[in-house]
Amino acid sequence: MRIGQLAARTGLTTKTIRFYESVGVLPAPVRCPSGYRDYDEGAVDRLAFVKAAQAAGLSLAEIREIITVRASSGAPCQHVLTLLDSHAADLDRRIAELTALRADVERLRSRAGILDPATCDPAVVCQVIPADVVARPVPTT
Amino acid sequence: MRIGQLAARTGLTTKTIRFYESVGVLPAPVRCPSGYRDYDEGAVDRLAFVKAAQAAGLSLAEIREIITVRASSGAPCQHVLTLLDSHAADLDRRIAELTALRADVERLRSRAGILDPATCDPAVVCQVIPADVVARPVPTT
DNA sequence: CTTGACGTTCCAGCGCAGTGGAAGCCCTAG
DNA sequence: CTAGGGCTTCCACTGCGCTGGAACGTCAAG
Repeated sequence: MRIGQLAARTGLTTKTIRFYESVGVLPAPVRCPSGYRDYDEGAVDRLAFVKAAQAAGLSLAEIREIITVRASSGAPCQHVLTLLDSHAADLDRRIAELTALRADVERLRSRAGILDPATCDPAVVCQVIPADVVARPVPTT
Repeated sequence: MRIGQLAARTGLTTKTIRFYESVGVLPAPVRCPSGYRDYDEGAVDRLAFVKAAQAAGLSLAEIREIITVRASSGAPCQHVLTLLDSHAADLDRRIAELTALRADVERLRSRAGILDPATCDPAVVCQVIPADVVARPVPTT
């Protein structure tokens, strides 16, 4: 199967497929005499895995890691579990950050109702955002 | 005051201060005969505003916007409120995405306990991450 | 024979908020 | 006089996951 068909079957673009090969999450296929890439069914499975792993929040680098482990030392289950755990912890942290930020924004929003535009000093740009906002580290967006 | 002292007083680096000037969130100060930047107290207030606005989740582009509005048409309160509202909505969306993702990861994690490593087929790389994971759009990290 | 759809390579850029480094000036103390 | 610390400019690079385009090769249909 050529790259266009693989793209059609997986819902990816040919660009993305070549990119995946370049970053090592899709093995380089054999080539036709013309130089065209010639994929087998395994490529479809592989790309399905990549998509699933992405949907689980893994980066391409982590996915490549998993694939490498699989290729060199068998089932990467333990490695994958560790990754999932650290991602869960990551998500918890980010959810907490964003929730706190959400509360801050809400506080500013509701405080804004009390403010008198006349008291707004150009030097501070806008009193809706007071300089004494807690110096919360800018969250890992 | 020279840039180093401004940096010391605001907790930023001189690099960052010059960068802020280049993206338009800090006005270019007058220069000493030597060519050195010479800041007044207003710069401290301005940087405090930038930090506060960042802590509220605004991007430098949005902060520049606010500053421009302030300079050209007076108090930007309404604009700022609109921004805060859209950010709050944004945060809600992202929190929901991450929470859903967190649940997915948890589901994979707990399902993994039931799996028998022996049934793990190299073609699918790792059965802990099944291809039928909901094709959730990769969240706006 | 030509057209058009496909394929190939490589290089560049997006957005975001800086950071790093090189090459050179300014100023003061020793 | 020289060393140093601070300042100037400019350009490149980081991470991440692609995406766009140029310039070219390949193949089947008309």
